[in-house]
Amino acid sequence: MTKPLVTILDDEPEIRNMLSEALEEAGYRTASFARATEFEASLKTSSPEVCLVDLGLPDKDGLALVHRLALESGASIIIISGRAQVQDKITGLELGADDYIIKPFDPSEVVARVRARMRSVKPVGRTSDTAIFSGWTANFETYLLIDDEGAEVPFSHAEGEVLRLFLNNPKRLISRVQMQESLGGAAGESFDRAMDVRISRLRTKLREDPKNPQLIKTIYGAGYIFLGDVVWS
Amino acid sequence: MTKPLVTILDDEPEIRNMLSEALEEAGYRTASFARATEFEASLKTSSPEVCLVDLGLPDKDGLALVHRLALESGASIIIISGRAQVQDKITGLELGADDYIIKPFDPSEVVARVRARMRSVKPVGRTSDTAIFSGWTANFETYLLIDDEGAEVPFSHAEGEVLRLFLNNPKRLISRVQMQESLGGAAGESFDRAMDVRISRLRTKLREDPKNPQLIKTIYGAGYIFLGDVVWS
DNA sequence: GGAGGCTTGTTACAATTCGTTAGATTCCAG
DNA sequence: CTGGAATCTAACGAATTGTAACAAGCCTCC
Repeated sequence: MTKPLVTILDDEPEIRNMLSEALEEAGYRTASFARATEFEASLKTSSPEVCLVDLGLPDKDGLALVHRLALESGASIIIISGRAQVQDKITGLELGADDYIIKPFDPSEVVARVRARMRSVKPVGRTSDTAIFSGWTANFETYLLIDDEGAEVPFSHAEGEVLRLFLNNPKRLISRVQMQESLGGAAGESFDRAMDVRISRLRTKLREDPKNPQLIKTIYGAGYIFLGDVVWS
Repeated sequence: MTKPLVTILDDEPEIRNMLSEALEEAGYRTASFARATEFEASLKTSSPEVCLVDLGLPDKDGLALVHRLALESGASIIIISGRAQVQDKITGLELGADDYIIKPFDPSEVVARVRARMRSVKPVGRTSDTAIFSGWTANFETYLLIDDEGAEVPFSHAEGEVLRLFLNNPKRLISRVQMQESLGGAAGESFDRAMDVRISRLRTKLREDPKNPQLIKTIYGAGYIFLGDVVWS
């Protein structure tokens, strides 16, 4: 089995070294980047399980990067930051980070937290733009679904969020709670029917038979499960 | 929709109050416990999304509890502890906790970290997906029963639970109590007729002759037994 | 500005699931 | 056989989910 990959994004060389050393010691593959642009380029070709991201980057807003990563990739995100204010932590976590570690840190704690993320991590997850599944090709750049005969069906941003969540977590039960939290929204509000409607609309576009959906199954009282073999490319 | 449930296990009343208040404000349901035994009892009847566990408990070893929780429940576990040593954190995370927060803490950070846990999709126990028995193929991914002529009969989640229990324990007596326990319901209530109904519905789908069931036999006064040679694949 | 189109949340009601109830049926001891 | 307990299942209803229809917000193009 190939070792799981952890990417490190930090502009300080010592920190990159310290982290990659500790993580490789612990049995992970690592890839380090000093700049956000290089890091983002790497996501086109590799899909890390966990990303360690320093917020104080020279060339880009770290929080925006975190947000995009959280929505589009299946990777777990751990923020590493010198800012220890509660509000900073909350903002980071709210934007989709899975954990927030304050500098200075002990490398072994980072390893332990990375390992904790690995346990619940989504196995696939790419930041790439197209996914192929069950006779469909979804393109998240053009927001088009293309069937096996080449017919194009456009989908909206909201539908895309749901679709991407499914495509990043195929054949897994996704509870409504997780879905709402992942797609940004407070818990337990009357908002909840919006979720159903999004799914209903997505089902229509995927030409699901309402009585007998093949791709998006409802598990009464539990959530949804996306069947279909997904290949990102 | 039912709000997601967060349980709080801490022996200090002020902390319980502070946390439950903040979490309910954020739209979650909470249940608080001062003792591990009460907490464990509650798990029989409810399944929280996230558990906040204080390690310094009077009546039980917190770390052992965390470990058991991590293995046996599907909940995410966040340790709350006064011990700030790196080694303590590592031990806690290694035993299966998903996060580790040090006292004193800001309630809103706890809320943010709870929300982060809600988002992550926990992998389910990867039991296999299809079983073949007595002319039927049960597919737990698609929730379909397929007979030897290829005809499809969908089954529901509740029916699937019963069916899976039978298929995992063929040719073995399963008492009513065992069945309820493993299907999560509280035992011994007058509610137990639900079990019968589930089985009745399952029998209908398996086209059992009510007078003379071949697959699901009732043992009067004892329970049920599933006959049939099961092959999982 | 405003008309028209698109997106998306909200509402209302329909459909489905599944526990509960209640009577019918079956089982077995006496 | 008979009575009482255990089990079966039709039918009802509460909770959950599906979706059509409406409305609000935001574009773009005149």
